[in-house]
Amino acid sequence: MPANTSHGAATRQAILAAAADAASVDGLDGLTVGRLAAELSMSKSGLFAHFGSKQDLQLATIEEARQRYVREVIEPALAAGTGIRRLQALCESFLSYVERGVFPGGCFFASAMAEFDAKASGPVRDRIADCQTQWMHTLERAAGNAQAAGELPTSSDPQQLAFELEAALLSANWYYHLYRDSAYLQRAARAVRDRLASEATAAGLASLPCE
Amino acid sequence: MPANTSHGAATRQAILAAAADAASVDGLDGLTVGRLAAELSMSKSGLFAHFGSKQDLQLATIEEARQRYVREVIEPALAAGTGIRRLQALCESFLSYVERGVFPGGCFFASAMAEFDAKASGPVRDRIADCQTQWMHTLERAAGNAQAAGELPTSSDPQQLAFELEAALLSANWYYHLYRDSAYLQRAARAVRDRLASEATAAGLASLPCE
DNA sequence: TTCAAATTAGCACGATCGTTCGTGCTACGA
DNA sequence: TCGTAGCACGAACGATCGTGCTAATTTGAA
Repeated sequence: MPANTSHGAATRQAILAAAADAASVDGLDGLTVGRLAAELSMSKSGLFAHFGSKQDLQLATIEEARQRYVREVIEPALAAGTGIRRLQALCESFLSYVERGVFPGGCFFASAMAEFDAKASGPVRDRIADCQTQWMHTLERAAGNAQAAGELPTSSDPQQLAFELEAALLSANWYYHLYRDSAYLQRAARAVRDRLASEATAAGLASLPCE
Repeated sequence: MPANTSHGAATRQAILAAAADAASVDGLDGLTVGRLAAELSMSKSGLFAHFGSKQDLQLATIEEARQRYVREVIEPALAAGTGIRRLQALCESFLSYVERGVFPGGCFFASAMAEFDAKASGPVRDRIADCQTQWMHTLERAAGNAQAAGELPTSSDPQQLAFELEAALLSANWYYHLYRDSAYLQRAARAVRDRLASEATAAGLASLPCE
């Protein structure tokens, strides 16, 4: 088999990579089979044959994006420490992922959540909500562990803390792309640092990487 | 003129009201002339005649949404006080506007910003960015005035504070609609209160409406 | 009551949407 | 060598997209 000829699975993977990139810009509904095929220099029908329907393509695209997110955001942060350090690492990892342009249109799941949050329920919307829940739980678990380790006071509310951190991250994503200005990423980083520093116990402050 | 017969301007207004509602759910690109006409029981061409192009319809829809936003969010808050009270009133007014369902798909401008932030520049994207800038400046001005009044310390950064408050508001909008759970509106309200209380001077604390 | 202007409907267009179908190519097992 | 399976292609389907034209209707003023 010639080196430049990809067998089916590799083609499918190439399609999904391009689909995830495109969907981060134009949305999952903005994805069209025709444009995607043109971008990949293949026929509409040839591309479509890999998926039974557009909805299947959307679901497969979400799965591809999820794996990219785990690889680029979560795994590096989990390796960076535990407790409050991990919590901060998760936030910084997210901001780095936005800045690196892992998806050209900004965080895939931020875009997808905004696109589907008001729409009627369906397989695609449900899957997006699942992914968002998983990420939120990752933050909440890190906050809970930091609390159990005494780095956050018992009076802390891990869910509330996770919500506020995530809020800064999401907004950084929006404004960074809307104004094409990385100052908003730094604003979010500062918000995260200040928020963690103000909530941490003395033990937590000692664990926090100083700048 | 019969009461149920609207002359041109009223028809146009009815179209724009429906368009703004629809766009908050399906996005400004998801808006289609055909569906909008069907919803209003009029012909595609009859509706289309009010606007020279779809882009003009989108721009007019944005203007309609902007006026609704000013009426429902900004004006009530401006009437509620000055300084740090106004800053808090703006935040609470926004959360109330989301909860009241002023737009059925959540904040129109949040949806529009998410939809267009990664797209290529154009009249529609530019107009959305303008509106977002105006709102952000409203928050920043309120924070600056509170600082000038001694309710916030001179060490405060009004832009940073506005960014963090807006982040909580935006995220509340997303999660409220994604999970259909008003708990997220309360989380944001709490984040706003805590953030203002922790930053305010003694004079500011005295001005803050206690719960 | 009549007329001109404004407003809406009807119809058609080219393009593109998601989707289906039949065909040819290429590689591998018998 | 032949047959078979997997993969991609081109053509075409009906539906809907945005957008023009023209005809019919409605409206406000003379």
